[in-house]
Amino acid sequence: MRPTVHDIANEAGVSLATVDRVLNGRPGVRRQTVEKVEGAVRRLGYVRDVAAANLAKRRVYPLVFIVPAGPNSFMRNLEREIRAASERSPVERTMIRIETVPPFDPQAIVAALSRLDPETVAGVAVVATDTAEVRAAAERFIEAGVPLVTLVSDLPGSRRSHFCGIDNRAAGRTAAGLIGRFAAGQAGKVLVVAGSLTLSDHIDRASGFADVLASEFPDLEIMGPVETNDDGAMVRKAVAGALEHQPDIVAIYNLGAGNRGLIEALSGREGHQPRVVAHELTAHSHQALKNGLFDAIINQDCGHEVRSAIRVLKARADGLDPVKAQERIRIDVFMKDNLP
Amino acid sequence: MRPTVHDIANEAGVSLATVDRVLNGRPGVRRQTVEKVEGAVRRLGYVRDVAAANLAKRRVYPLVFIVPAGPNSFMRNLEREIRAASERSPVERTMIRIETVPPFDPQAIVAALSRLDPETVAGVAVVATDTAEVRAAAERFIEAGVPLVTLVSDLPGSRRSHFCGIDNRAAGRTAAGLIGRFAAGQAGKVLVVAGSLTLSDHIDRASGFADVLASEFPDLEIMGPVETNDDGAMVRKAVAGALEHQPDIVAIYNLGAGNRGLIEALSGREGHQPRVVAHELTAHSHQALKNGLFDAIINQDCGHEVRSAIRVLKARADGLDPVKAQERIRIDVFMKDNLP
DNA sequence: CAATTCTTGAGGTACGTAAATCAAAAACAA
DNA sequence: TTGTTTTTGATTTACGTACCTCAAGAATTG
Repeated sequence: MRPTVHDIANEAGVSLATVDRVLNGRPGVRRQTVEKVEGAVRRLGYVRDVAAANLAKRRVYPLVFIVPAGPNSFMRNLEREIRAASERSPVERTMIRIETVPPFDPQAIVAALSRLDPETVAGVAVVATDTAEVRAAAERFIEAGVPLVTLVSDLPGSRRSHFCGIDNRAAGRTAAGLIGRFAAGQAGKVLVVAGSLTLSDHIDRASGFADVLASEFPDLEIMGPVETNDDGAMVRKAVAGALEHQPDIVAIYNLGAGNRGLIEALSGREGHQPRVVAHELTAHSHQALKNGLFDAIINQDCGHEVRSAIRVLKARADGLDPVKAQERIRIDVFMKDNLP
Repeated sequence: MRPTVHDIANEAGVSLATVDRVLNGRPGVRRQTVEKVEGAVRRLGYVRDVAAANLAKRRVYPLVFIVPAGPNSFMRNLEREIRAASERSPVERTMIRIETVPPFDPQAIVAALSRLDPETVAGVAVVATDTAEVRAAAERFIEAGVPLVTLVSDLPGSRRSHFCGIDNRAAGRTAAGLIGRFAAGQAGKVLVVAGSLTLSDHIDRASGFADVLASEFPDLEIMGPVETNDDGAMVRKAVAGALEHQPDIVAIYNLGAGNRGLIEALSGREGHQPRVVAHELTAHSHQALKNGLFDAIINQDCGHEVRSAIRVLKARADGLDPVKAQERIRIDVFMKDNLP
């Protein structure tokens, strides 16, 4: 049987009330006594029964998710997953609020964070734009002891509790490994299309991609990355223009959103098509994989990311460490052959 | 606030004791009254607070994992993950027992299952060999209301609660997609090496692979599958022999274990190497990826599988449905570029 | 009708923890 | 020393559920 607070009281030779004071950081206990209790905790290997504690505390976890608005399919899917997760709220004792903010606007994220009172929030998850102001706004929560996780896109310089997303350098490297092997000895250019280089996920993908291409596939040369703000129309224009003027483009890597534009630019064409690797499995990219326009899609399961964020925030709010291995989000590779 | 048993009693106009009798299926309640209570439950959307219930019941979940013994790295890793999970037992109220059985021996699985008393077990996870006897032995638990999940390899015909593993047809199809694209227009043979065709995972991989190769890459012809019982020495012999006598082997797909033998067979060779796709990231396959002997590894994260099995078994033991999307195990594709 | 069985209610205790009160004891200062 | 403050103990209630007992009421049987 695992030890209880009563066992701790016995072992330490103090009363239950004192154990409670120590365990919950309440004042009025001599340093000496604190150490007696902590010793007993260590000796018996006591771990607080979180379920019982939550029951007694009538604990709920008010969580806030900050996600970009706009037509981006991936983000809308993310929002859907957050709503789905919040439907399990009664069971999980969470109370989830979603704040949508204009995309690509660091100020909007800062404003949203500023509106939140760290006192009334148990945890924050934010799809971050990587700027100094955003990092500072995030830091305020961390200072106040409120766990904050980044979702999908990280804040590399900050002390956020956790990053709930894929390893984007590895994703970029994977894309390069695939394109390099698919191109199989051909020489030529690879067009790289990005959303915004203020997003750490896009930066990481681009740099991982460039690394592997340079070191392993020297016959392939990178064009770009072209910045499109994840806007379909801009993607279409950039790709169509490049394909027209550069006949030696053998492959395209779209590491941002706006796959719709990419599909449009490709679908009207005649002759040999470039190999295409893109990100995020949505209705459009699914279709493009199926009809052979895309060769592979690198995907992150945003349902997993959302659930992971919730688990991490809850654990951190209880002062526990999350199970690290469990919270690593995997990079999915989809081809026409293994579509779900 | 979510409703409690007290609210149900009020709403239904009965006493707490009666609500308790209905909710826990105790006898001595008129059908009419049962319906009143069930109506109230539905109207108020009552969900039992599992944490509080477990506290009151002093519930623990005695779980049994049945895994094959032997030198197979993947299985040893699986066992390690089960042990790691059982270290969190005090928090999760689980009590995990591991039964190792001789590999490729359906009788041994049947015997292990027979030794278990459904009365004293809250759930069973088994790495199954797909035979009628094993299915029958599993059925005994399902009949007794004890949840049983299959781990890594499924029992397709059975009524197991859940399969904690990857979609192996999709894995086989992915392998074919990769090999087909890597071979890029070459014609020739693809050697397929399997462990045992009594394992449903191997069957599924082989058939998924064959499907895609036939439909999308007609220039590639399958040799095999060769059955090796996941024995490294046999794999080595089979591969070395094939490579010697069939000069037009352009690729190898090892869908079973025994990568060590495959590496041995490949590493001494001169000249152009075949493209290689194998399964499971272990120390050996990691190394082989790194030095270019393997092109890609399809992996399943057995830590995820174990944790998923535990979640599903616990949920089912409480009469709850697991979160489906959460329990889908993903197919990882590793190349030299995105090794963890 | 009474005797019997079935059904329901009322109330209590327990699980492990949180949080509070009040009194007693100990430590400290003047 | 006395008075004051700090520290500790003892005890209680609560969280939501499970499970138990005992008694009373309702329905059924002969």
